[in-house]
Amino acid sequence: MADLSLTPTSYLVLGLVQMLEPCTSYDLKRLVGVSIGNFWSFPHSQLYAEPVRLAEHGLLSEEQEHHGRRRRLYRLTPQGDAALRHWLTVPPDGVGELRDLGLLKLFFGSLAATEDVVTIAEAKRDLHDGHLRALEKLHQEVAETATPEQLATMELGRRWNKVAADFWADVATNPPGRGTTDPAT
Amino acid sequence: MADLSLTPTSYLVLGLVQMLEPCTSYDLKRLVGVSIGNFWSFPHSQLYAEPVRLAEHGLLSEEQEHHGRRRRLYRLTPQGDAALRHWLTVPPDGVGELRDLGLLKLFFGSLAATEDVVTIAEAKRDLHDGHLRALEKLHQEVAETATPEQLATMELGRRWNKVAADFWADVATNPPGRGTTDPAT
DNA sequence: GGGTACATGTAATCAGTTACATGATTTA
DNA sequence: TAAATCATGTAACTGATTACATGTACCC
Repeated sequence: MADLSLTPTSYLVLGLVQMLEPCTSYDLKRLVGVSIGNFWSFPHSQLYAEPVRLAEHGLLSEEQEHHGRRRRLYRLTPQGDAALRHWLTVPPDGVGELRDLGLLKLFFGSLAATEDVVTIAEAKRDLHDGHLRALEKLHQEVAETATPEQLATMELGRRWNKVAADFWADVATNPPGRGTTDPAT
Repeated sequence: MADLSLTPTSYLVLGLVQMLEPCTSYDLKRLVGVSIGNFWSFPHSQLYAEPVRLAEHGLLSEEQEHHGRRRRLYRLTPQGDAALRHWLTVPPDGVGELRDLGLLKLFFGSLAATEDVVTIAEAKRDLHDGHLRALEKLHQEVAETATPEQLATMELGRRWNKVAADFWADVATNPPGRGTTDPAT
């Protein structure tokens, strides 16, 4: 166990390799696209760079073609497997942040015109709605092949996008602080 | 308008300065702590570094003490104000990602022992519960002083933490794929 | 008057992104 | 065989984090 600091990305790669091994970076990319990418995305270049790092530290084994595309084939080493399994036993110590640009804009919304706030809210509502549908479609497609844990993560994604879509719909029809909350009084 | 690429952090700083001006980096830090920090956090060093960058490009004005702590006092320039207001009119083009470590671990949960999944779920449930309470307390404290838009962002934070807490509670009592879903059949 | 907590900043490092570049395969 | 698309990689840059370092005020 070398003293290499593993980032979340590292474990993500270790986990994906475990699911697919032996596999290439492109295999990882495809799997990310239909699974983790829905709640944790990053450019493909990292899926090429990170395995190299992990292999240098003995957590993955690397086998490179000598001809043609010279692509690299990865497998978990026993050390990599151990690191992954150990990581899975440690409870996380914080809650993930929303880091949502729309939310940031809403926070400063008192500076903006009402129509701009409404436009933003409508855009966000539609985006979350779209994601919601995409997730539901995906859920059906992989219901047979995915693990129950993977289906569970999709379920949280579903609930979150539902909550967000509803929230932004609220904001769009009833912008905060614009005095249209109760026309009666 | 110089051709400087502004990151979300840049706008965040511009917005905060707008709320507090004139202000020091430490003022920003305190405000972040009780507001945006709840859904978009970063180390204090950025709140010292970013205003310097913005001042170099003419979006903030900087006034440094010559004695004592030599601290810097920032204000929005007309350009900074314009940049902020323009940004607020552009709808965001994506949904923020969850990027939650717990969710990542759950995704790979089929590799872990049931008890580890349960431990993680319980930890997450408690963390989100704690956040939920903290947000509710904060909401009461600032209900009079915050803008309606700011209160709205807290409301989304509330709903999200509620959904997440419920989800993880589900997982804890009923780990996916462990066959305890319906004891009857 | 020494310790502890608050306040302010900078230097060094690095993960992650952007951009570039080219190889292979299909299709028209 | 040209064009488009899929696949594979690397180089360069930089925002963000980590770590360090010190100044000021308050408290016992």
